[in-house]
Amino acid sequence: METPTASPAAGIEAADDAPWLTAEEQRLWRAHLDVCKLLEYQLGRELQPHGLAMNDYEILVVLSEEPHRRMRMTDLAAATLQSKSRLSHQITRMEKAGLVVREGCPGDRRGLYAVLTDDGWQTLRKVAPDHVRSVRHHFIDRFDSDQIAALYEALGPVAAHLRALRGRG
Amino acid sequence: METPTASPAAGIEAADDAPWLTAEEQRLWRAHLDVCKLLEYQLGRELQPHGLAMNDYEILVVLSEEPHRRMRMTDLAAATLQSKSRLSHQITRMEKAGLVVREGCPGDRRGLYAVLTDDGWQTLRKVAPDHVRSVRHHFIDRFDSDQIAALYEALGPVAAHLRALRGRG
DNA sequence: CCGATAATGTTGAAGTTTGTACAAAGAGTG
DNA sequence: CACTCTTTGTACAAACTTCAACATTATCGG
Repeated sequence: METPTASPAAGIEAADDAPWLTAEEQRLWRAHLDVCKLLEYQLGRELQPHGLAMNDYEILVVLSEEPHRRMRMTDLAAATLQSKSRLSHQITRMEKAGLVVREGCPGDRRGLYAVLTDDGWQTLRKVAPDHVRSVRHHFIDRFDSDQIAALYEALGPVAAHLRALRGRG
Repeated sequence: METPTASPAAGIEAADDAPWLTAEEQRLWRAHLDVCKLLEYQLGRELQPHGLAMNDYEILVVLSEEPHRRMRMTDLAAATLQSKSRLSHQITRMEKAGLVVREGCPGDRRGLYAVLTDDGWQTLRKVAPDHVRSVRHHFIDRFDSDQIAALYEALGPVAAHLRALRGRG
């Protein structure tokens, strides 16, 4: 039922500079992997009745928080940690669904904005409360406030480290 | 640079039973999402030179830990949290790559074992130290031992909760 | 101003994942 | 035993992601 991934597996030798994970380390690592996969699965599942996938939802949120509910494709790709190519396809699909539109960019004739449509906004408005309920029920509300602080203190720097790596590569 | 997903976004009302995330809750939630995405990206990237994807690696590990380096398809799908369909495709690819083979199941003529080949075992042997180094460098070694304990105490139950949900649906 | 270089996005093909339907074999029941 | 119900794994088609190539426009140096 667990999800191994960096295991000793009797018969294989670790590198000198990177010993196998201890039992405690390993169970944490596996818990993290499981939570990642399962949470995405579950949240996606609960979003499905609304006809949205996690990717769609994330984009709606990001756009909704921007000044004019719009963002340059490249920035949106960066904000959502996707490749430009993937985002382009994604936006094409969402455009077909009427959630966003592409609009040319005044100052830069190469650029495009992805813009939230009214329909997109209404959809978000309708879906957000349910999604927040999911996030609370399956994640946030399972921690007390000390844990919330401790988790952020631990995970925040990891996220920052990885974000920095991604930039260059 | 962050990855919103359950945000208030001025102008949308929360449900009565599920208020918006507080600032602390939200930054944790976003950190978690970012770590999930970025870590998978980075680990996958560092696995690439070995010609493996995370999925491949995970399957090698799971099989390597089994008594005869084999597991029934259904069990393997459950262990790796994939659909049976997806696993079937995955094993087909890995079989082509020579990492595993399918073997019939003596007691149950419907069943098949996915079996680690010698090549698969050697590959794991070669790749594992590097992967563990990655996991340490980008995740485990960024916490002190108190944090490791605290994180597991927090995440373990969440994983258990989500696993239980998955079973039924 | 021109030419080289870089940035913005898209495209199309190939590869992966998902969802549903299906064939084959076991299990339980009268 | 026959009948139904369940379990196992695959196969196909549709949806999604990745990768590399490309067209277009901006930017920088002489």
